[in-house]
Amino acid sequence: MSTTSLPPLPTEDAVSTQLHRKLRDRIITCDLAPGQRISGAEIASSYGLSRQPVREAFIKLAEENLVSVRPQRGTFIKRISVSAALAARFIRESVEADLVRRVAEVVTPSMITLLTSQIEQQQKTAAASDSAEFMRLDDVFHKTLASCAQAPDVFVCLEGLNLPMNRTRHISAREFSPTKLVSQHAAIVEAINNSDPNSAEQAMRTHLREIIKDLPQVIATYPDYFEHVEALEEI
Amino acid sequence: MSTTSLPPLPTEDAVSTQLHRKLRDRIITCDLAPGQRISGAEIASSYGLSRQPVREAFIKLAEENLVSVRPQRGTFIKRISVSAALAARFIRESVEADLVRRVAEVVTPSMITLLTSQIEQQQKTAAASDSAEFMRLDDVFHKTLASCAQAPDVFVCLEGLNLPMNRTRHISAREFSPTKLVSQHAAIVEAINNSDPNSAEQAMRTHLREIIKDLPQVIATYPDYFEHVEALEEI
DNA sequence: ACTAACATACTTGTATACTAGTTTACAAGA
DNA sequence: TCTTGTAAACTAGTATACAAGTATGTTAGT
Repeated sequence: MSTTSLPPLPTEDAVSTQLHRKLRDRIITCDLAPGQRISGAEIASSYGLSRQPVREAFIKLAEENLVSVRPQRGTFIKRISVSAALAARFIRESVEADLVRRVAEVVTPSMITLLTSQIEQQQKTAAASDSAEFMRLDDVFHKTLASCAQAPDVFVCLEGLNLPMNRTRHISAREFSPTKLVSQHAAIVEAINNSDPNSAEQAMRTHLREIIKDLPQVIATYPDYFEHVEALEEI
Repeated sequence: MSTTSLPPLPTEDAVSTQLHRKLRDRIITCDLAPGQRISGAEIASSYGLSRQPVREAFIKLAEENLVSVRPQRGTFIKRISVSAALAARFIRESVEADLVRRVAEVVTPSMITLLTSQIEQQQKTAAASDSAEFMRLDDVFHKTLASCAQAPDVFVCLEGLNLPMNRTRHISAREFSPTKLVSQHAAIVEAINNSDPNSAEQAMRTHLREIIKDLPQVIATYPDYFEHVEALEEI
């Protein structure tokens, strides 16, 4: 067998990798604000590192379109691209519509049990207004659907694309209650339970279009977190 | 207006960025073979650079899943992940099915003129067996469809995902004639011209499933270019 | 002949020094 | 007051040196 089947060695990731993850989280949660300038030297000293690993973390962030490093100018947190967020949403709608059709065609009782219990958890979390935890549960839900469609890799592939969408979700989570989303999830599961691909697809598309409805208000509230706000008309 | 509307300054990219592009091309075209080990120091000296920009290019390639750098071991060209290629194909099918439906709904004569002329070019290139040029024209065709659907960003977003697929396409281009693909393109355009979304969608799905048919033979011919060949059964 | 220990030549990761360019502040002059 | 020139303090890009770990070839011992 390949080495991947062996127990994981106690290797710790390189500090540049660890730093990359930390900074990414801070950007996605808008702890580091879009447009803000970040100094490599400053971060290096605050984390007790040299400039080199910080620089490498910046390169990775730039590759993910989360920062833009401008030679001899500085490194800046990228503003959220509305068009990229909308494109990612469009892709998710197309893909998950197909996925959920599949699920409705191959559904088993154990899937319904799992999905239903997840929705119950979502209800509790929504009632408790724990937005960060709700986002996690939301991701789990959609990932579970992909697994039920026997295409778990598809969701993994999309994770990189979701970055701009997730940044807006983090902002919008402070503004909107997720209760509506939970009931939309329930509608999807019900259609699946009825083995009704058409209804399931429609429920999923409706669900993923919800994001568009919230977006204008989010942009209006935090206009300088977004770039090319004129693209708003495309919606 | 913002600075982006000004003509681009004659700034040359950093050498690490240039090197990244060159190496990526060499990997995608399998000039650098999957599984092969590449020495940072060797590449540095052959390109007349220090190790640092080479290292940064490696980091970017690793971020694209094209190489894996293993500390104290070396840096290796990643074998093509069959599951990632299949996932990317699935995503493309879902997304482009939706896109082409849209196009069929909003089609104008000028779109048909453009698409038809592109297909003529494809026929010529296919007849000339210029596989690299055909791949370029194929990309242009699909990108044009996205533009006609008024969603050009969607295609841009998918470019990163297509890397594993494109690597297999480069290999398979040596084995298979693209004539069948051209006729499939023609079928798509005809359905669009008839303003028939259902037929257009079906023609697109058929077209993008063609890749799956070729894949087993490609893997059988170059088995050590791929990883986890057992996933082949998933097809 | 075979095994085990060791020395050497690699590898990547990190730290530091230096180059070139930009921004900023400020002072000199109109 | 406004403009302009300049110097200093930043920035990122690159080169180099070193640290730590791995692979490999050689040698000593059995």
